[in-house]
Amino acid sequence: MSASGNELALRVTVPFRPAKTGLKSGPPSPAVMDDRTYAADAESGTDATVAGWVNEIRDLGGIAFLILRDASGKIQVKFEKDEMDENLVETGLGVHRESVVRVTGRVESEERAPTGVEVVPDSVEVVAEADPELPLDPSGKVDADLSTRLDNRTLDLRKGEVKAVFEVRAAVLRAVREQFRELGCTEINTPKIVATGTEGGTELFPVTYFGREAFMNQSPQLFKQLMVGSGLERVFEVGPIFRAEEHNTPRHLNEATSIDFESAFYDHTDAMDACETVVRAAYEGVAEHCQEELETLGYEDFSVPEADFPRLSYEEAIERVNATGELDEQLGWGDDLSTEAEHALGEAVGRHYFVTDWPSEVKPFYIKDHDDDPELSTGFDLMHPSLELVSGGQREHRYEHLIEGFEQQGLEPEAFEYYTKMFRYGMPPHAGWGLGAERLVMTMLDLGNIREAVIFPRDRQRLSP
RNA sequence: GCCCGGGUGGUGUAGUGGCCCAUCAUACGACCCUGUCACGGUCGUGACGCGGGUUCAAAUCCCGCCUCGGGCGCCA
Repeated sequence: MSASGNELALRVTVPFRPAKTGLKSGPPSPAVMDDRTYAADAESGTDATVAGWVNEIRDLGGIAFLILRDASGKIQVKFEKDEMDENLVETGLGVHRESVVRVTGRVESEERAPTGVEVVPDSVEVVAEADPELPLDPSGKVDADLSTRLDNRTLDLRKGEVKAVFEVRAAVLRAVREQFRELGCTEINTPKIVATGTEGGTELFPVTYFGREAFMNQSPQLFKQLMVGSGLERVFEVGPIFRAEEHNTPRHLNEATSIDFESAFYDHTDAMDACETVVRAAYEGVAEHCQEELETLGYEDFSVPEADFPRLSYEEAIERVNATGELDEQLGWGDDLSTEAEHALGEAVGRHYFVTDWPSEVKPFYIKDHDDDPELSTGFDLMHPSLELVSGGQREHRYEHLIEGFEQQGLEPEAFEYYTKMFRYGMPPHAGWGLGAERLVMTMLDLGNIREAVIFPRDRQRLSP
């Protein structure tokens, strides 16, 4: 569409799609519904136009109710058959569930109505008819498998308790952003199409970039580190990460959202402080802004985790796991914490906790070792009792040590020259971490499957919708 | 990637060799009902993932494929 004049002409000459049964008082309505009132805002004693989805029709014989649902809630429309226009009744009660309708009428106070008010319609217009056979039931009377729900996510999100998850997710991201701003961070966006991986090339999705080999980024790690040496010093990013691992679990995604933080002149303990602050801020934001959603989700006692998350060294963590006696075999120094070990430890600690001072050999090259013990790294993880949420640490900022680290892990420093080069021009000591947004939401709301925290999840099998 | 368990009307399920031309709920269609709020009532339509095999007989047992979920590994 080129000239705005043409668009305007089109708008006035193309009539609004007429309702199926044609009943409508007055001229065709404009496509833009300026005069619309949300269900929750309908005040008794006023004339209003409400528009939304037909949640349900309850026909009791002489009287019938159409429950209309929009983003704000539900409102009841009353049809008294003997006292109303026959066509009006036929249109209003002949519509299928989940059709989009627009109802204009008088809003009246009525004690017997679910919300205390109901609409007595003057006109009903079917804006978009829904097929009578729905692939799932948005009114929630019958359950649907997660797979069915994800195939029909639009309808799934008409359910209050599903919608609530994503309102909570949005509140988490909002709170996190605000907290980062409090911490003096600048929000950045790093490339998602990259030439090399973060730690190697095995678990990346390859893409073709104008005939060259490229990959979807696995983490903003190296790019955010470069920014601590820039004029920005302290940065954060909320963005997608892509992992080509063929894992098949309720806690992994092939496309996830990473909340990343990195700051110049921070050591790993400063980074853990920031991490705890941000995670708690997310809970606070949800507690503050999502009372209704939490109620919908059945949380009566949602609480912000207490401050001062315990910090267990790797060595202490192993000792505590072994002390639980839950594992068949005792863990030894250098062993990774298995899922079983994480669960045993989570149960023993009973709250969020950090695991610090990991053996250097299990952490990637960019994590700095302790100055007084090269066998120990400054890497840390933040654990929810049931799941790992965060991985972080102080970074190796010394050029020679960094190059050495590459070689020790069998990586070719040349492929990462864009990164290593900048360490020759004044890279301050720095630290940071990455937090899985979906895992945060999942653990916060105790969701059984991480896919429930993503609108359109990407997993081993699922590529659409 | 390895291991385990599933796939039955639109949706969610019962049914482990004959009792099944398949149960129940919900949805859908028809009818009844003037205050429902998971409205109620009567009647009706509608399904065994695909292919092969075993058997007198298969939703049920076996094989292959497709597909879904869970456990593990790895990680956020």
